[in-house]
Amino acid sequence: MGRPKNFNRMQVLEKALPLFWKRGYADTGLKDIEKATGVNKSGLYSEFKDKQDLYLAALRHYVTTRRRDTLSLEPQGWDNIEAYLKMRAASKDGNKGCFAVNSMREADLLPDEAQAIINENRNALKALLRRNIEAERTRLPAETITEMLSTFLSGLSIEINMKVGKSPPRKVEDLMRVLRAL
Amino acid sequence: MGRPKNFNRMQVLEKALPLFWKRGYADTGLKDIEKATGVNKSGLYSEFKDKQDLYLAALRHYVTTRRRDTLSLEPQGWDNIEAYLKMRAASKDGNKGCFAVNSMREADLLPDEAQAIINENRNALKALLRRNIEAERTRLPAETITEMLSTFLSGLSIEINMKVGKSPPRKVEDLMRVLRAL
DNA sequence: AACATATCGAACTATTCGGTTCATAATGGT
DNA sequence: ACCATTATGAACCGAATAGTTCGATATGTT
Repeated sequence: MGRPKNFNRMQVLEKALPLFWKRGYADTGLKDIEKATGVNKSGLYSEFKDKQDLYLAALRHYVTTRRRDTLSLEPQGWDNIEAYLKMRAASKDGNKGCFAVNSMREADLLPDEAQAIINENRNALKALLRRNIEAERTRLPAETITEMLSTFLSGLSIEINMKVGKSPPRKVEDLMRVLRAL
Repeated sequence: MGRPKNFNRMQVLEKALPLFWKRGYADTGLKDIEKATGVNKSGLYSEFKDKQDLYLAALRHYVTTRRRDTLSLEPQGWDNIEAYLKMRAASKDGNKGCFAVNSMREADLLPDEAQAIINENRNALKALLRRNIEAERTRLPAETITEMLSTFLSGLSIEINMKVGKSPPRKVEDLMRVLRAL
């Protein structure tokens, strides 16, 4: 029944993702994607409509595969949040920060669908954070704290791109002191 | 004594800045800069070494011209910070967020000098913020709060690029409630 | 063996890119 | 009038861009 394909969509996305992650949409060329994925341009075009389609697919793949297990652990509370933040602050692989946050920078040269994906993802994260916050005794409304924390996280993700400045883990420690004081 | 030049460096930077601000380094072409500044490519290259040099000059110009008067008003305190944040949250002109924060995204494809500029600027801002925080009675160290606030600001700047989500002014209000509770 | 599918590289188009050079015109002061 | 300085636009370069097509080849199933 014909020759079987030896790459699947997910493998390609998995390898193309770090490129877009590190260099953004505008500065990532098809040549780079070819090299990184090992798939010929012809093959890429057989799977994706064009570069934008590929980027969107990578973004979609990113938001659907990121694990946030730590935020679902019981008991809910600050410790979960701290663990999650520290995990985020330590760029495990070469990828720094959050791909979705990085994408915000290029939001207005990307299709609206990109913004929709980013927001959906952000809201899901906020919901998880909020549950953990609500489990704690706080003087301020969980909504307020969640909103602050979410924006802080965006800041953390973007600042990770810098070489200097206070280290992300230290920033997280500072933030946790703030949170526990609320 | 020869024909006088009818553009000066600062005017050019003033007009090129919004381009880099909105679309970033990689996605801004010399063609765009020509059109925006009204200065011929030849003229640009007589004033700047290359595109990167122009970008650096724009970044330098940005950080040296941004006014932060509100943070220096007496008496120092939360009100100053709130006024400053609200000013930042309301993108007065077409420019959204902070150019320096946007630049972080492209940090590793820019010369190290760019990072140096951004950091210097960031430290200056932190110092101003900190003075206002120290003027208040807080339970947490001013250093801790400053660090948190600074990262929050980065987040705010990057999230402004999004169309949806909670409006920046609302986010600022949430943050101020947090700050005043510290 | 016959057939169906997939892979790959190459070729191709048309455009744009950053960057350089130069000749010409414009505009001032002396 | 002469000269110095600047502005301008066009030509040009080599390289790279996104995107498309096609044919040769490989690899499976039946």
